[in-house]
Amino acid sequence: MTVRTRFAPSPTGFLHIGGARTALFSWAFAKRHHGSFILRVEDTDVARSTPEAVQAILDGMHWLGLSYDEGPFYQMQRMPRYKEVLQKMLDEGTAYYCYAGKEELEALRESQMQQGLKPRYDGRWRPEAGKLLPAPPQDAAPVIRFKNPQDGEVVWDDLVKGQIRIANKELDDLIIARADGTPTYNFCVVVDDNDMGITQVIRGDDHVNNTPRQINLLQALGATVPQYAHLSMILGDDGQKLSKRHGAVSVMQYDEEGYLPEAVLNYLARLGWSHGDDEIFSMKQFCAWFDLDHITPSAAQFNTEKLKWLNAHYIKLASDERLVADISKRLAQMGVAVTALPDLSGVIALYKERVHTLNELAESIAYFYKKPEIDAIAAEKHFNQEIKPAMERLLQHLERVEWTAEEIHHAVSEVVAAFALKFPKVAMPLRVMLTGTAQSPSIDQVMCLLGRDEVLARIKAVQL
RNA sequence: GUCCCCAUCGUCUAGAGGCCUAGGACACCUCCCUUUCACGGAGGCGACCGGGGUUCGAAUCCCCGUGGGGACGCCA
Repeated sequence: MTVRTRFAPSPTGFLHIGGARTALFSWAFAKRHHGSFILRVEDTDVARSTPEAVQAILDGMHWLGLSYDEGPFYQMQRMPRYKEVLQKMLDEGTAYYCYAGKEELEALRESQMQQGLKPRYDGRWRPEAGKLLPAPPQDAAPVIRFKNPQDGEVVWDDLVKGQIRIANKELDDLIIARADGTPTYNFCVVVDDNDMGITQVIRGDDHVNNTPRQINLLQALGATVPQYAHLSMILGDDGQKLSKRHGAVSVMQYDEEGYLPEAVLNYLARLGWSHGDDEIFSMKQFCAWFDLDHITPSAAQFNTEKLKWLNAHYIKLASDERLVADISKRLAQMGVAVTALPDLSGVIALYKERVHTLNELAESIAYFYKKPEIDAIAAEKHFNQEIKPAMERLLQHLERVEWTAEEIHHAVSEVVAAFALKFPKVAMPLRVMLTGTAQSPSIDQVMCLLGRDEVLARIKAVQL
């Protein structure tokens, strides 16, 4: 059977890291088995769903390169189909009208909680052979409930967690259509998964409790039950649960912060899944290797340090053209205008092996296009009267030396030798004058890229 | 409260009864490279939640604790 997986977000916010991993795993599983990956937008909560959120999710998936073979399908556009199935269930007696109002149910829940019971619908409107139902109230619009089996248990072999069994006694007759007639989540999922021929449902851990209800629903419809794989959640860097008010960020924020999508993807792939000792791999390799057997059932804590390490790796691998395009944008956002010279490509090549994020890269090369502010501490440490003669001599050399890193290096060396100094004694103040800080790549290469005029100007601008 | 799930270095993980004196990666520490800072290279520190079983043998299987998480909506 052809594998068909789906990612089914509800558009009530951005695509966060947990959702992205769920999507990634579903996507990779489909790829691995040459199947189809379907995107379905679960927007039946009209009050909370927004078109902006739909767009944010689409943007996030696009940035990560998680393309879908079918969809996006929108549940709100499938109403006629849901109504049809609802009617069928009513006709077949697997669903029934319930007139219990919200306040009535609220009171029921409360009393059950007080008795230490699990709050459940007590089946007061559930039709049963020989049972006398109350007369339906005139003015109240009923909800539709699913007639859940009362005995036995639901068992499934979760592809991640192993066999899970839940007694039907623990379940109640869930509402599948609201008083206004709109269907609810569990019902829509079941109809859609069935209609779309989903073979493996790969989703978050928080749906484990919905699974037995969905299996019962599926069976009531005479549908095939798919396989389920429940992924554990991702915790924040601090080990705390990610939530809107704590730590949850859009995947697009990683873009803003200077992470490459392949780094985020590689990191996410390795979070909760493993392939022996492999740490760094492409999506192509991932898709060839991915399986559900090597997913950890326990929750994983996010580790930004490791993401940075991967990001540094992928920055080193990135082509200069790609980095030039990206870094130009970031510099522009910082208000730094990139000029033809110094050559941005050369500057990036000099720095790309030293940084962990693209923002760090942009920030560390800004001084090539904008006079740096001299770091006071560095200046105090390296600027002094005794190097003045050496600097003056160096200036003379630099006026006429052939402008290559090698020749510049010779010039500095000559001055160092002439004044019987150690190399850093000259190189350090030079570095501070030119870059503003005491850390930079090889100073002769920096000078070479900066250009003779700018180098001379920056040295002359400093009062020792 | 009830039900469900989870448990190996600080973190991500390898581990399917003997290959485990528990392996790799990030981080951290030391050294090397060096023109500063990085990068890179070589080392080091560091874990099987506790208790009972089963077995010749358990990180691996079972039970009980403990701890963590999730779910109990006319949300998804």
